[in-house]
Amino acid sequence: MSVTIKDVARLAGVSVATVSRVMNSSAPVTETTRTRVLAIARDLRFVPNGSARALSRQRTGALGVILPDLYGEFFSELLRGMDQEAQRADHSLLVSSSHHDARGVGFAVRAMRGRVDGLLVMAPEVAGGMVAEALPHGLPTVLLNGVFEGEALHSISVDNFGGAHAMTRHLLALGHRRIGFICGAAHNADAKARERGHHAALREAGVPLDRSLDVRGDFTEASGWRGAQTLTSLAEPPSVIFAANDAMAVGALSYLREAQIDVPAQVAVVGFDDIPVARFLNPPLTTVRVGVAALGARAAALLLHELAERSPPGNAPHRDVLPTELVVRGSCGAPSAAQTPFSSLSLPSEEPSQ
Amino acid sequence: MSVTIKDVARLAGVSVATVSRVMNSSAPVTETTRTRVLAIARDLRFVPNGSARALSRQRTGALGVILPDLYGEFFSELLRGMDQEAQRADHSLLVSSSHHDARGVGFAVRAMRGRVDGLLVMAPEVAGGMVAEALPHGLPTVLLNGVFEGEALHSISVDNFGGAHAMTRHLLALGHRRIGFICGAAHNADAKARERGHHAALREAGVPLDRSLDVRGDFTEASGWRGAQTLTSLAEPPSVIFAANDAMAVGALSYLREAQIDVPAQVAVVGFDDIPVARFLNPPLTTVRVGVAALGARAAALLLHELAERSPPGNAPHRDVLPTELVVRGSCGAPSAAQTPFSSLSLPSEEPSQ
DNA sequence: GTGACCGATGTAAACGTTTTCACCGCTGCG
DNA sequence: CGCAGCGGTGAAAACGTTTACATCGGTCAC
Repeated sequence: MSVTIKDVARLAGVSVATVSRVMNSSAPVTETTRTRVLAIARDLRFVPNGSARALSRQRTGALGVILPDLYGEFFSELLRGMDQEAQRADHSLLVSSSHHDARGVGFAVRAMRGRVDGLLVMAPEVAGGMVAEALPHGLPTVLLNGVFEGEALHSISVDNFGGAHAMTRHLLALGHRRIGFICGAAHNADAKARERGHHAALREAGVPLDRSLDVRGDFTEASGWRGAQTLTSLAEPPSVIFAANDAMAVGALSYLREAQIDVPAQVAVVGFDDIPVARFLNPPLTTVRVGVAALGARAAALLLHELAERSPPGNAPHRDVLPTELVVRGSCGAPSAAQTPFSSLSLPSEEPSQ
Repeated sequence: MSVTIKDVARLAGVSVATVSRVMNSSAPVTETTRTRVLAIARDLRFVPNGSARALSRQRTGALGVILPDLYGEFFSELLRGMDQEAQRADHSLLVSSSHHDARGVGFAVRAMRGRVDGLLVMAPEVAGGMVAEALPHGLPTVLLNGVFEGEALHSISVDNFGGAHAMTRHLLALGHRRIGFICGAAHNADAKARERGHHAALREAGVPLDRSLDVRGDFTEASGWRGAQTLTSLAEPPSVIFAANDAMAVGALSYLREAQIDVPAQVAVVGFDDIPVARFLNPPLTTVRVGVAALGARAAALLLHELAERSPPGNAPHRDVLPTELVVRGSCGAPSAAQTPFSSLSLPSEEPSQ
């Protein structure tokens, strides 16, 4: 079918070993044979077969990525960070998404055995234990924003609690006392941590909890839209809406505009994640910077490092928690709110094209 | 190191062939040996090695995806569509991005040889010929939004010309005569086609071209921001800004809000792509629906079909052009503008989570 | 002058599957 | 009764690489 190393060897009058050495510069070869082999390889358009290569050396040059979903800027940023880091180590990404429950994740994990050198797993609705169980033995894995229970897996996550805590303190400092909160999905670990951070800050400030101010969402724009509708229809509506992620804040802003409720004058809105579009919203969204791309990059880097070292496999699992940062823009009504998307922050330096 | 089919065979007291048959149900096996093998495989947590499997059958079960970038909702939607379609055929996606020029694409293509069954290549800044040249012989490939010159590659693209043409006609019908246009990058094929469609509609309407109304962008929010700034500072500013993609429209909206220029009263804004966030913008963005996810899905489906058939390899290349659709929302100032993001359109039916 | 080492090459054994072929014992048909 | 066909199995040959080991001239040091 397609041209193999044997074809090249035959035409160049050398053994396959020599061709291999030329292609990988893995051992000295005379200059003359080197150029001859190279010329023939080029003529034949020979490209080594990845599967065979992976089988022979015990390395595939790919990282498996397992995600719950691909919808929205959050995941695209995450992937971007991972890809960037992987590429610098000459690896590529084998992506598989739409794995919410333990069964789905297990299936995806198995499908990747022997096709990747390591795994990056994001499964905020699945306990870490379930993931560890599905894992083929000895496959290096980094868990992103997972639920931990003393698992021996590397993991890296975001300081959801701290970020939400800081945001709520900020809102309290601005004088808000009734804060509407649009949560994420019930079983989502990120969502729960953000809710806890919010509640903790309220408690510490002595503000009584009002359960009617907490409405459930699912991290989609649509659920943010509905959440804002619910909250503003309350007999005693909140003076600010804190959406547990930016996508829901986008939805909330959309509803409020529609209902002709001025933001931030009548009700303020804040989000969480700082996805790229946040600073361009109208008004620019006050949010908690997570550095989604950085999160992905960090996870990939950690995995690649582990692969490079191949240190005592059972050594202490790395457990990183990335700090978050409050980003104050116009939507919360703070007087100091930055005026232009370019003022306080540099824009992404990449040069996107479509 | 890790457990192989031989281990299972040995412990089950059968040959590797039988184990293989059990795992793949590729041939009849006695029920008793079947259950025994299965039990042992489970105990040992045996998972067949993907590379070996791929080498043996000549099929990897993966689709290669080569993209210029990963920044923004456009690509996340594209990937989502591809992944959806691939998954239904039990395939996964090997993704590699940041390949703008011919050299980068060639490199990425080579890196995938033998690791994927086919290729989905999006390279709007690279001529189709360059891509075809880099391709290992016989690797089925679908080109997305490419530049064609009679290449024998399957390709699928969006009716950029028609979409832009329809949008400009819409704007003309609304009474606009001075239309500011923020283009995409100079060498980008999509960008050029959209610009041509816009100009053609102007010409047909007898509106003289004013080159000062065309400013160059690069499909990023930042360039849209700057474009709006340039256009509104003209001695004779336009009454509407047509951004060649939604990301730039987002940037433009952000600038206009900042400059306290009312949209659509003082200047209208329209975009292109209809990325998910468009309907949630403030005001909701009038744009051209491309169905980005559908584009990705269609491309993947085409590739998978080709793989399943394995028809006469050199048969006529498929060349699809996806229709576009004008989506009128509030940002263009049309009286009939839809009032809620939910009114005319169903929301994405997926259930994202983070 | 001889042994040691080195550069350049070839041979062949991995790597972990799938799959062809062959074989064995049946059953059923002519 | 002979033989075709079939269910069930194993041995071994692919699949296309990499790499350990062997070989063979040389050159250099002693």
